[in-house]
Amino acid sequence: MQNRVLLVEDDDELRELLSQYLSTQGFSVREAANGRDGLALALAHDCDIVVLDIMLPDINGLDVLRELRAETHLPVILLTARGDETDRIVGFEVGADDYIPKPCNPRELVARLQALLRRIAWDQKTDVDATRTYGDLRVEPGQRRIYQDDAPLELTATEYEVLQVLLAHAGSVVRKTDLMQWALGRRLEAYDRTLDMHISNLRKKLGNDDPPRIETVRGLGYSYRVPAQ
Amino acid sequence: MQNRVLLVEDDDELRELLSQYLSTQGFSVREAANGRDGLALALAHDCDIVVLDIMLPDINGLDVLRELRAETHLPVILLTARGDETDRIVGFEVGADDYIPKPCNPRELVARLQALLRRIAWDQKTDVDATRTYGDLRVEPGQRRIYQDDAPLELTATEYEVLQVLLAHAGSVVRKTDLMQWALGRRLEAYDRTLDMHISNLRKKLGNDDPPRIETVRGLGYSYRVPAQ
DNA sequence: GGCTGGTGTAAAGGTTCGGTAAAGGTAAAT
DNA sequence: ATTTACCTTTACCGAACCTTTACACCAGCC
Repeated sequence: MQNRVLLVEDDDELRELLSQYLSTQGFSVREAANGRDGLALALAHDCDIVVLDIMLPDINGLDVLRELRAETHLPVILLTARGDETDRIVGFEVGADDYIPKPCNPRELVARLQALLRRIAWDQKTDVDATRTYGDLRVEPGQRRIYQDDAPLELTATEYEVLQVLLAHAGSVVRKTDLMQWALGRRLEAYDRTLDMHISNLRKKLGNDDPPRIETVRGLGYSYRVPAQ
Repeated sequence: MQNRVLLVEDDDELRELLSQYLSTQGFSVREAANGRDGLALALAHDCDIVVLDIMLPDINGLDVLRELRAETHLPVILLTARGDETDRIVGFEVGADDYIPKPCNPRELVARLQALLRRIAWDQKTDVDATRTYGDLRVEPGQRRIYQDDAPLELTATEYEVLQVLLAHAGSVVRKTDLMQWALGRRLEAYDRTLDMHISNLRKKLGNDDPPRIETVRGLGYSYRVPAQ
């Protein structure tokens, strides 16, 4: 089943060129030479994705996009003469999915079209987050919970992050500075004991085993001991 | 609550610069200076979106992406110094969602990040027309009504949307920002308590059980508790 | 031994976040 | 114009929880 592209471009020559190339790449192409026709076709649900030039004879491409977005989330790639970068920021703000400066390489256009269509296909399949298991611990990213022997651990947001990072690197040492950056999202400053406290609380909640699940590597960081299977 | 970006970039100066800018733009940033750490963090589902440099000291960025794609459909934006066109085609083929050549304008990076996250939010907004049942609740999309034990709940339009979205993701956490986008159709701004109010009203109408049907996941969002089977 | 620097942790402190009552605003219905 | 229903904003409060402080401990070193 081939995807249907709506090409809204007033330059006949360029439109022809792109249309032909897209056809050879397995797309079915609809064409419009002005904003009014393009908008009508897009709203008619007659295509899967829109390639929209900004400079059009009648309605500005950005206005076409605005009207389109009032109705639908149809994917749109903007096309424009190279230049103003605020122009492209505006394009994204109005609801464009991508933005290609002219003169555009047809191969790149196809690559971006496919990337966008692929993204939509992935999203609509509702990616189920992979649950990962480490001995008696099970991480459920969807629920943002970690289970120990099927009983959920009552972790705070930060504790979840810390344990999660340690588990992701299970068996190897995670340096304090990295753990801080990855789990807390900030730099480790001198005399900051925050991380130590979270580790302490985590150990308590995990049950203070001996040897401890979270090993201290003095002067370096921490490491989650992989339990023997 | 805010979106978490994983920034994989070996150039300390650039990474710092981007990290700071992204923070001011409301993202929470995780950093990795090499491919190995980046891959581990990405696989640990520790972020919502990845910004990945291609040139890395240990593993090539494209290989990181390949390994990542074997596991997940996490959105990835590639970053590279090379302007080579075939290079960027390969990037898309391997599974990148977007591609920004260096030197990159931070504002454009943010615009593209937001465009991609918005696309995902749109796509994942499950709008099923089928009747769905969750324990004693039954969603009738045709009537835009939800029944509790065959008695219709007296919900307002917005309350219906909110509960419908929570039910569609029953058992897993729906972030406030997504819930806002999916149910209210707009972005969650700072100090906006609208959503909290709708949740509060919904809990009242559902009967203030203990444990509550709509669980609060502090700092993140809400989750409809799956009825025990 | 005494010293030093890193770590464990209880307790106190302070901040952020979420619940909710009530007031305000808006748009449709009467 | 008035009422009604509803969405949103404001304001206050309490709880959750991150961070700091303080002190104890331990390891290694002289």
